[in-house]
Amino acid sequence: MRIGQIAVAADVGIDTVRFYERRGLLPEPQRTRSGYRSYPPGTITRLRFIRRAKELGFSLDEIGSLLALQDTGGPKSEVKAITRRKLAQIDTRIIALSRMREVLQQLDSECSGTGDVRGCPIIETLSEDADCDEVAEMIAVKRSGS
Amino acid sequence: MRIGQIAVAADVGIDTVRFYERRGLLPEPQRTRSGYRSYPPGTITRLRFIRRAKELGFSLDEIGSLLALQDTGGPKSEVKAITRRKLAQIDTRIIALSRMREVLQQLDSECSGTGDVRGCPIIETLSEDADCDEVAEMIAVKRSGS
DNA sequence: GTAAACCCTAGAGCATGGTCCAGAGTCAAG
DNA sequence: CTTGACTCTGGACCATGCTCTAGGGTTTAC
Repeated sequence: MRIGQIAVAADVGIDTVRFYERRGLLPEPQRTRSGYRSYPPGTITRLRFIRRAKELGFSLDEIGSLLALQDTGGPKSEVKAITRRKLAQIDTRIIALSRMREVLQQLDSECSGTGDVRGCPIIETLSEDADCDEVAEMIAVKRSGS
Repeated sequence: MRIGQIAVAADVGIDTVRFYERRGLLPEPQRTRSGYRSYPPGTITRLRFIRRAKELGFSLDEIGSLLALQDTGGPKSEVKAITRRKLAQIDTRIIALSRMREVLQQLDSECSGTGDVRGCPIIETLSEDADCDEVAEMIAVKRSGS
C-alpha cells in the first residue's frame, strides 16, 4: 500500500506518517523502483496503536518504547512500568488542575461581576504582595477566610 | 531599579522580564542615559501577578488581557468571563485526564507484569483493530467486561 | 586603570507534535 | 500525449514560554 492509502486507512495525515518514520515509530518501508514508500497492511494497526496510545496520554517517545517492547518481545514488566509512570504523571496533573480549579472557583464566587475592576477579588488576589509563592497557600488563606 | 534587581525581587529570570516586555505584559520602562532599563518598584508586583496567574493556569495572552483590564479599569464582568472560561477549560482537561486514568488503571490491573510481552493486555488493547476512535468506547468495553 | 559584574541587541534554540512548502518526479485515465 | 492526482526530498513554520548566545557597551569596586 502506498502512503496515501495507509494514511486514509489509519486516519492520519500523510505528513504524519513520514514524521513518525523520522521519529522511529515506523520502520522504513520498502520502496518501489521509483522510490515510493510501499507499506504492509500491518502498518495501519501500528498507526492506530500510536493514536490510541496518544489518547491515553503517552508521548511519542513513550509510544516508541512501547512499540520497541512489542517488536522485540520485551518483558511485560517494562510495559507495566511505563504505564505506572504515566498513571502517576496523570495523577499529578489532575491534582494540580484541581487546586487551580478550587482557587478559581472561590475567586469567581467572590466577584460580583458588576462595576469596574476596582475591588475585584480576582485581580486583587493576583496583585497581593504576599510572601507565598504557592497556590496552596492561596487556597489556605481563602479557606480560612470563608 | 535595574532589570537584574527587579528579576531577583520578583524571582524570575532577567530574560523572562525582557520577554514579557516584548509580549506586551510589561510596559516599556524608562532608560538611563546609557540605555539601561529603569523600573519603578511596582513592576515587582506586576511580575508576581503574572506568576500567580500562571500558577492558576492562565496563558500569557490571558494574563495580558487581565493586566490590560487592570490598567484601564475595565469591567469586572470581563475578568469574570475570563475566569469562567479558564474554569471550563480546566474542567475539560480534568475530565479527559480522569478518563485516561481510568483506562490505564484498568489495563495496569489486568497485566500480570511477568513474562514477555505476548498476551500483555496493555499492548493488546492498543493494538486492537477496533472501529472505536474514542477512549470513551474503550472505557465502555472495559467496564462491561469487568 | 583594570577586572568583575552588570547591561544591551537581535536572533537562535529547546521541547512537543505535527503541518506545510517548493520544486521535482511518477503514474493512471482519457 | 497531456492532465491531474499522487509521491518524493529537505527544510521552514505553527504555538507556548522561555532560555541562551554572540558580540558588544557600562558601571563599580579595588
